[in-house]
Amino acid sequence: MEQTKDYLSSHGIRPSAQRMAIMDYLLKHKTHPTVEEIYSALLPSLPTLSKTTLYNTLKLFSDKKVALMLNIDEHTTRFDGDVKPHAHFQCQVCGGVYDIFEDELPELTSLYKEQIGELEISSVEISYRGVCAKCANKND
Amino acid sequence: MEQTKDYLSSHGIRPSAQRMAIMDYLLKHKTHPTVEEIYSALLPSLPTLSKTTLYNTLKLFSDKKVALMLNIDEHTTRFDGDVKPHAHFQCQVCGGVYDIFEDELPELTSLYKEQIGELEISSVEISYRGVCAKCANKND
DNA sequence: AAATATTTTGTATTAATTACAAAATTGTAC
DNA sequence: GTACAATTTTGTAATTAATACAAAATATTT
Repeated sequence: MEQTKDYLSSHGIRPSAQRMAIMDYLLKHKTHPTVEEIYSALLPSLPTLSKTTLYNTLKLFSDKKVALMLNIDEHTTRFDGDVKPHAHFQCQVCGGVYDIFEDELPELTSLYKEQIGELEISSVEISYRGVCAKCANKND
Repeated sequence: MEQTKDYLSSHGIRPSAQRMAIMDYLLKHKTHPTVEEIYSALLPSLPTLSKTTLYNTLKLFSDKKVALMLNIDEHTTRFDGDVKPHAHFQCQVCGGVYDIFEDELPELTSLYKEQIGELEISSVEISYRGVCAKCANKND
């Protein structure tokens, strides 16, 4: 938790109790949670937490590059405390979102260019969709 | 318009007047339009068109692979009648969405794999975000 | 033409997100 | 340490994209 404080500070984010709890949650739960999921999980320990704070904080984290906003789920935004370059996969049956790292996808890094033609690139989101192994094996 | 009819039929979509008009619009406007934009554009020629029909039809087109649902815009879903493999870029200043084709991105094709590990891939969406040349030059 | 299936439509609802201003907290100046 | 200022948090209300649903319209089959 102390390291979370430093992590936020070093990225220009003043470490309030709420912000530390939210960052901590993202760092410990790499499940690409929704706002609802984060809110429910934190409510027991932060009973006054408001959704507005959560939305504001996640936006701040995204701006300051300590979290990724994922648009892979068509119903809602998901968040990821892991900001290293990687791709995501969502199972269209169970809805689960999984990481795909470079060792499975060697071409990935080269896609994180700073410029393409005349366009200045600030971020890249790579989203795969399909059916996960667990769900595929259910119809056997 | 006759070719649009055949295009839909050959993809297992019964070509109603509404469906042809919507498909036609997507094929002629490669601007990655929102539901609102398609609706406003078609209303003069299809005055009874309902939003529900539009949503249903675009979902059908996506399922039948004659259109792409794009999640690049955090506010709303956008649609693309061009189903050839390509990536997209959204300018965070003006909101415009642009195509990025393979000649600018040689590694792209290899990302369209059918399988990664145990995951069956059915689609890939690659979204770049940043600032377009036009918007970047405004602050000069 | 009657019966059936499909498509379209309009209304009502849901649910994610944002706007906004008051309250609380934190930091700074004296 | 108290007063003042800035920041953060909170709750409520509003917005808006998207969906549910059943009736109406259209197309297809018998």
